[in-house]
Amino acid sequence: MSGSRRQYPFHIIEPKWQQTWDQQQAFRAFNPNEEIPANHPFAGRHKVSGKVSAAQLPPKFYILDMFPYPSGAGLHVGHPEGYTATDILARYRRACGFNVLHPMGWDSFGLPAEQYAVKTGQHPRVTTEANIANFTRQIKSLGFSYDWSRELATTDPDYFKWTQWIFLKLYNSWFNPETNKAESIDTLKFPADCTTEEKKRGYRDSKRLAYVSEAPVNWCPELGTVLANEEVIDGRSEVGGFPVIRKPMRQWMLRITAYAEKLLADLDTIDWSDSLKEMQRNWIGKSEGAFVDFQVEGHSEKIRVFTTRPDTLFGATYMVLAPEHPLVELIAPDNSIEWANIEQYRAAIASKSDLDRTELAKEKTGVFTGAYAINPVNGENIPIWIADYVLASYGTGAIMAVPAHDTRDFEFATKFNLPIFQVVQPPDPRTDWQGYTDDGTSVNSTAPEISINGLPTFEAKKKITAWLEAKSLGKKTINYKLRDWLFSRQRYWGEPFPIIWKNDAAGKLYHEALTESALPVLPPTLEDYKPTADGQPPLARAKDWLNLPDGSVRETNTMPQWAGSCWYYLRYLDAKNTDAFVGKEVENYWMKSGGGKPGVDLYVGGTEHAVLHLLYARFWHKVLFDLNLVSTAEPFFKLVNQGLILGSDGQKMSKSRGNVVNPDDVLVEYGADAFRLYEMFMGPLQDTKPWNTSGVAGVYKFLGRVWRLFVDEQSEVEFEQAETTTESPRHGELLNLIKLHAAIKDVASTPAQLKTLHACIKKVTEDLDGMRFNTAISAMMVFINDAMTWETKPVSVLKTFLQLLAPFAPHLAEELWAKLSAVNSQTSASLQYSAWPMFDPTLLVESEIEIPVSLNGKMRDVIKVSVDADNATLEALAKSAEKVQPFLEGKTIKKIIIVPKKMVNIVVT
RNA sequence: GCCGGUGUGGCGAAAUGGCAGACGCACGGGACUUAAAAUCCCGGGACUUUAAAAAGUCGUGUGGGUUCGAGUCCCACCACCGGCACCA
Repeated sequence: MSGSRRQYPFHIIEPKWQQTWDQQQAFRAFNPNEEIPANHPFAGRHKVSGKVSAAQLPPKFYILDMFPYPSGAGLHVGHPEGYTATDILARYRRACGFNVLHPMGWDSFGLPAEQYAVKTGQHPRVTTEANIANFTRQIKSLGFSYDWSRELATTDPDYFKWTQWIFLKLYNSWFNPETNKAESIDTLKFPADCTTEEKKRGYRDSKRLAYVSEAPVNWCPELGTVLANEEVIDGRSEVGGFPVIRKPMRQWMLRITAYAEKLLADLDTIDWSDSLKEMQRNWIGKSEGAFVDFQVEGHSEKIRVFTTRPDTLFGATYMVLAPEHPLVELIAPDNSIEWANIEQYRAAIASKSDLDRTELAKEKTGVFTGAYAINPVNGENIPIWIADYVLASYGTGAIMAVPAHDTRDFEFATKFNLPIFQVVQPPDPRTDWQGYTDDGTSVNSTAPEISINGLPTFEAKKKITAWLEAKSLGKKTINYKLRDWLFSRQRYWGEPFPIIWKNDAAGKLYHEALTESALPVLPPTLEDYKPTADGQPPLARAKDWLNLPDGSVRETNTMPQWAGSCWYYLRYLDAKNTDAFVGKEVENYWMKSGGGKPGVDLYVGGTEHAVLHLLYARFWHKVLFDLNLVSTAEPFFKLVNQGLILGSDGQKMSKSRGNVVNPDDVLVEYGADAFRLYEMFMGPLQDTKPWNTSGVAGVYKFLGRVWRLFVDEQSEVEFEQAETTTESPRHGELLNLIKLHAAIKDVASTPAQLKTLHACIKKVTEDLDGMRFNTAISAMMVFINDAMTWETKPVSVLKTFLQLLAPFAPHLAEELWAKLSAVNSQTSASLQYSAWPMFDPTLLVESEIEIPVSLNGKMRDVIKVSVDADNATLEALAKSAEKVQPFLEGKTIKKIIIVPKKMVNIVVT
């Protein structure tokens, strides 16, 4: 404390109620057919007890926080921002009569614990458990109403057993394009040429949703592991910012691309912010266009390109292949000067990291291959180049270059003196056609067999695509930026794959899944957590674990951190289930029942997961949905991103800036209720906003005013004296010394008091529905400012006010509620399960209102009128208003606009 | 470069197209106090006129527009934040 007196004894009140809630298990959410104790407040509120079916339970409401990675640094003021918002809503929904599911857990696999293990040899589990204990203490001290009986950690074998189980489902499924969904691999029909077991295996393995690939991957030497595309930002690792290079490696992939269309289309069915949906749309990156095949001059080979502008085919003056394109070797003339150039260029590209490539992106580079292709529309020979501005991984890895109407091709053609030929006329003739990339009208696009001259771009595309299809030269197609998900990591602290490797009769290596009964596959105990000397993942060090008696060898990669977070929201539903990842009836109740929204009703977390976690989780959910393992197509119906909290200097909080605020320090000085209130009072949840400690003092003072409204000052002084002479374990009892304020009486309330109260109920209720926490709090401040002036304070009014306050400042509200109960028997025993108050609109109606009068839109005076005054009365009063008169002199009234109950505007010349 | 978002007092922020700045912080004044802290009450957009009461002018990033009336709607621009970035 900074020497000043406490506003109220939160240091005793808060632990007292946290303990009480804990003992009562007050926030247990009950599953269908789960035993509900008759003495639980939920049973009292809903008149149910014992084992109750889903139909007899109240409607569900699932409010979810993104579970944290329990870092060694502990909680940060950014974490509780979202947690406070969801807790307020959970408490509010509980009061509204919902069966609220509000769980918390730990995304506990992760790099820091492993790096610490590499350095010190301490098992990551030890570090992880200590961090979880600290996070738990911090989160519990904030009084959140989580159902802790559902707590889970992704590192717990009882949990990751099912993560591995879901991986097996992916492994044992394929995406059937005919049914447009994932199915068991057993339904896969083999083509006629799959005659041997080996061929069948190869075909099956090429169709699985989890498959092995040898493609070049993002290798981060510093982290000693590969990374998914999404984890690489500007050629550096998202975690740590280390350089990433391309390296061919054998890796596990998940076929998320099969779901590209569903992931895109179903965004329209969920209630997420536009910006977030847009980020996902951009990431999926759908584009419609066509494949076109170009014959290579003097070869049997064809080059297939993808283009979104088939209408510009007549303007293709050269072609570009990605440097890694497999056709390069085949088409380049042997022993030519060109081949030397190609090899040199390829070597230069390969030695560059992705970072270098992006940094050097300004200047176009490339070399001529010496080969030519034939433009299928007009039979012209065009040179084939290679250049790194064409990406091997997008489309077909080859393009037709139309320099007149593509910015990149234009730059390249300008640099290398390649011809630039106009085929699109911009709508405005003054616009320069060179480098014009928008729609227009086709020109110079005529050949004996086909002409699109004069057609607008849209029509031209349609006509030429139809022609290409008819001639088997091309095909309408859709391309996505989305790539398959690189799913393996060369780490210790992650879920091991339930996969083993064997040799077939010919000595060829193949993989096989373990059976469900082999789960969970536990990671082995290690002395050293580093990768092996020959670059194998750390798991390869455990020889006993690695080699199985039958000669097969375990997979040594582990799953990425995203695996555990892909389905944790489902495990919460049925966290203790040992027979299934989630029980069917339970899943159906929480995800799909009754009047609720499909899926999680509200999911709150940071924007940093906009593409990674949220895309991956949606993908897994859709696979589980196709396999009839869950009952909704989408996991998260409504999603809200909380804004970033900055330091008081307006900068991002960071250790190096020294502007980090530790919630523990704030709690010691102001208490959890004030902390929660401030987090919400700062501004709209979604906004980025700076922390300001004197703002905490402001809401703390408000809670002090609430306290002083209720309690007798003299008795509080006695309490404080007793506190100094009593052992701290008995401090809870001392609270009984504090008496209610003498002005609080069990009497009827005045109309004015009721109006103040009901205005507050209305505002708080509507604001909670709209998640406008800051204005809800200001409404309660308005109530208190008014109530402070009342000579007599009716119990019933104060009681209702406490119900409004309870979601925001639950400890203080409980304590005062308990005190009120002593004088008013109607106050029910449990504030947390009391019914949310309804407001009565008739109480809010004013008999006389003030209406502004303006002249030519400028406010001049205010008139007092009866609420039902007719227009004639309003007009007369407005014209005769004192401050309006001077402005009317010498003017003619042209028009009078009257908006009943709102305003009067007089228009004069 | 492209996409999305945000610009309102000294600060955090409020305002279904209808009295801009609710509520809070900080600040100033008063009451209580020997004094301070705490608390309670009052006042604060800027400018001009006025001894004062009061009145007027201007004011929501900039410039236009729609409207009786614009912080709010439309067009153009500027600044900042977030995302994507050679995606054919």
